[in-house]
Amino acid sequence: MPKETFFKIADEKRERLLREAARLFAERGFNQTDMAQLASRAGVAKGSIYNYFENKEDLYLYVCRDGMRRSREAIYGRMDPEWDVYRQIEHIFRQGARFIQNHPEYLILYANISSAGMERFSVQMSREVEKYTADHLKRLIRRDMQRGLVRDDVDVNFAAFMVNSLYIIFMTSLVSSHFKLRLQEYLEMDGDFTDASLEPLIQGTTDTINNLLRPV
Amino acid sequence: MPKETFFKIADEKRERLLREAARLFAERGFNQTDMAQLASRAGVAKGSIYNYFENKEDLYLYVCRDGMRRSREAIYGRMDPEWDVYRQIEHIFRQGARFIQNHPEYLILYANISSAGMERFSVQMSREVEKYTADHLKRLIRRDMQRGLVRDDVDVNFAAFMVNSLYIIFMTSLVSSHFKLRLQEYLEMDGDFTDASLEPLIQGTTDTINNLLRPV
DNA sequence: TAAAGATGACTGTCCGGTCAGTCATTGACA
DNA sequence: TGTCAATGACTGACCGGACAGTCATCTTTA
Repeated sequence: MPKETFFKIADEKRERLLREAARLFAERGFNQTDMAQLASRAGVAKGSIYNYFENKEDLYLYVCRDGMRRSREAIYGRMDPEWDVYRQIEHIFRQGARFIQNHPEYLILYANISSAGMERFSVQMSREVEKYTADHLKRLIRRDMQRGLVRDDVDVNFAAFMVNSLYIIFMTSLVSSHFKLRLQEYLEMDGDFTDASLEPLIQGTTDTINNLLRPV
Repeated sequence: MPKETFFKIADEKRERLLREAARLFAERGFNQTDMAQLASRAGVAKGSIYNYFENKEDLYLYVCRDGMRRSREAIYGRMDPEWDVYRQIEHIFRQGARFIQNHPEYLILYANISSAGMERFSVQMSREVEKYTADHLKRLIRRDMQRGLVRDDVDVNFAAFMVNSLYIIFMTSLVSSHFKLRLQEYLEMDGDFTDASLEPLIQGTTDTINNLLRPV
């Protein structure tokens, strides 16, 4: 999607541009991000960006896809497919939280796919973002249901949908001020998230999932 | 929040402005909404809007609050507080879906509170939007746990958080193209939602909640 | 030195907010 | 009942700032 030139420049310059673009797009959203400001933060001239990408929209799409790829690698990377569904879910929650605390910009980019005026992007990205997780989760629940680790009176698709929905809301609560306030309202906590305050949250959520899905 | 004048003009004109503002803000988001276009759709002069509201931001805040109020009335209105938690949840899902199918703009406004660059709005609105539901749901689960209708080995706060999270994702799936695609991915359906295709979705989701929370 | 990359001043467009003036309604008074 | 002044809602041309994308020119590289 970028022009050839983008892959010929110094790695460091390319990384810096991608990093600053992800941060700015996340902070301000697509429309409010100023290409001149991005150029200045990334330490390149505005014109150069247009040597790398056709236009702002192409840059945005590439930055998003790149962010999804990095997130997926960080979160699913070191997971053993033989672990049971509960251990894998806990791993995903924990690795996800850890990664997004360091790179909130990637989750904000994901969240912004569904905001107003972004429909043209969601058509291009939604399926490729969700397909992997959906398939993985459904396969896992089905497998462990056969192994007697998951109640067999729940619908696999609904269960996968529920678990992933909780994951999305949990992750979003780490980065969006609205969902952060909402989480605090429900769980009666305040202040910001630290590594210490995050752990019981992960435990609580995954324990609840475990408790509800495991046969009694 | 509006100026006095706004309440002196003809009811019909006021309603039309609020309706068109909600629709446009929902469709385009705050920043991309053009006041001139809004004025023309609402059948008033641009200058008039500035006789009613201090500025675009005030208008936006009022339109959002008004929308939340209308939604809450439509959804919680005809609910009997004596119903058990499962019946109330089902009622909320069904009334919510019905209302939002007719007025998707209100849910989109809600969803946009958490998109990039809207932090200044979420500080003002998040708590007042979430507080009511959170309190209601927690009280309800606690009450029915005492009555033996809810498993007593789940954490009330986490359970309320889960149920409301599912509700938010469910409702968002009715209006956001990203979440609509995601829902279809998980539940293996396609095409748009009709009243007929919505009903099994409501049943399936609320049944799953019922099944998981009810003592075995 | 030719080709590729870098640059930032410039252009055209868009849009929030203003304001000087218009017009319809109301009510006081003869 | 007719006149006139006061009120305040209504209007849209206009202003100023912001910003995406361009391009003529300069610099680096091979």
